[in-house]
Amino acid sequence: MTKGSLREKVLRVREDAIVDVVNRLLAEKGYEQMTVDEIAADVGIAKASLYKHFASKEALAVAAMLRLLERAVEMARQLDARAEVAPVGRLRALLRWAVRLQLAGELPMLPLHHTSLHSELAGDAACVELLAQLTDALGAWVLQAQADGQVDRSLPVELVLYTLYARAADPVAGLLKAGGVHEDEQIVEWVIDTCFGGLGTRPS
Amino acid sequence: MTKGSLREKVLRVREDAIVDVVNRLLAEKGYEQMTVDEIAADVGIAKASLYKHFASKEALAVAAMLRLLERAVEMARQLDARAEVAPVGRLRALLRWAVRLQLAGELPMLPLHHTSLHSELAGDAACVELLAQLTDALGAWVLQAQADGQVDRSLPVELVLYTLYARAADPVAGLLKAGGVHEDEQIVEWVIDTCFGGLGTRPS
DNA sequence: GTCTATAGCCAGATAGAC
DNA sequence: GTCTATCTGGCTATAGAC
Repeated sequence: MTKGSLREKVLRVREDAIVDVVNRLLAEKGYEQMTVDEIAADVGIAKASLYKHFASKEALAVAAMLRLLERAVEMARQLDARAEVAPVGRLRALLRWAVRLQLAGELPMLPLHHTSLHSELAGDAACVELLAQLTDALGAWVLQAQADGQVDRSLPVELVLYTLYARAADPVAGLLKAGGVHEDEQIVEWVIDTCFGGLGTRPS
Repeated sequence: MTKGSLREKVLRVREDAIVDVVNRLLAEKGYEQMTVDEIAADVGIAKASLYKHFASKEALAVAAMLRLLERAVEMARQLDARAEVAPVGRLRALLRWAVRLQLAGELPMLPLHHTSLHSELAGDAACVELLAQLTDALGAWVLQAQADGQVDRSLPVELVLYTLYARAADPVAGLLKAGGVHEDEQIVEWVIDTCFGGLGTRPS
């Protein structure tokens, strides 16, 4: 980043603030219910100014997902450096990070079947690259965990990965939080434990 | 139903056809992506005619959920009559029914955080009543399964129920089906087994 | 790059004839 | 109750002055 002129730094900060708002709104109400007017109002700028930074509402959503992926890959990198943590422990740690994010209202969520949005994401090279990195890292952990006997060997790796991604956005966490009875950390541990251990009784 | 005149029967059949289409579209593309124009076109009637049967798009969605609940309660009733099936087996059977429905493209899905839709559902007495019945039946099974040592006693009943509802709509099933590699029945069993047994290795 | 004002479009809902 | 034609509101996106 040798182009760190003041002007560009201010731009980055502004765009970061925008993505912050998009991130929060995507977590709160989802893509369709989020309006560009609301984003602009929350950021505190005019709607037209938003479009000077991002070409479309879809581009805004992509930016939010991109930042999420960057952070997830960074988390995975840090966990890879900790040799004392077993592969299954790394999987649990990454899921824990994501569920905490969700409960904090900071996990952006997109509709799974929105075709034009899906194309936009698939067309973004950075997104595709980061997702590939994340999948590679997690896939390796799953294989090791299966070799260790910590994850069921009969399950295909893709099933395990899909399940982990799905549990990161598990509605169960939000429903329990909405109940207001339990502590956030208790909810997080339940989601993780039932993901890896299931609902059934296991030998303690 | 003493009012079974021919005229009313025709009406019921027509409305059933409408709900069929709504059901399929809700399963395919979700509430927001489903348009009233598309519903009318698929049913083969004019949009204005739809509004003679249902007051709004939200009312259409409620009708679809109502029918789903009716069928779920009926399934629960049938399972309750089968004394030879253990409580945990009943829970698994009901989940199996729902996941099969999802893979067949017949499980209507609504956005969890859509406030006006949520009010509409909560305001429908029949919906509330059926959901209460279903929750009572499933709650009793969970308690029995916990007493049997088949479901973890440390988990609150609400967590188990939320998890079961969430797994019925688990995106993992659809993602695996989209992969095209595995048979539907294999996917169903994986979803159920990982729901109750988790991803981890268990003593076979 | 920021704003105000507005274009353009789409989807939910309705009017009114038959 | 069904239709065609239309209204209406809200939302994405843009024009154009500063």
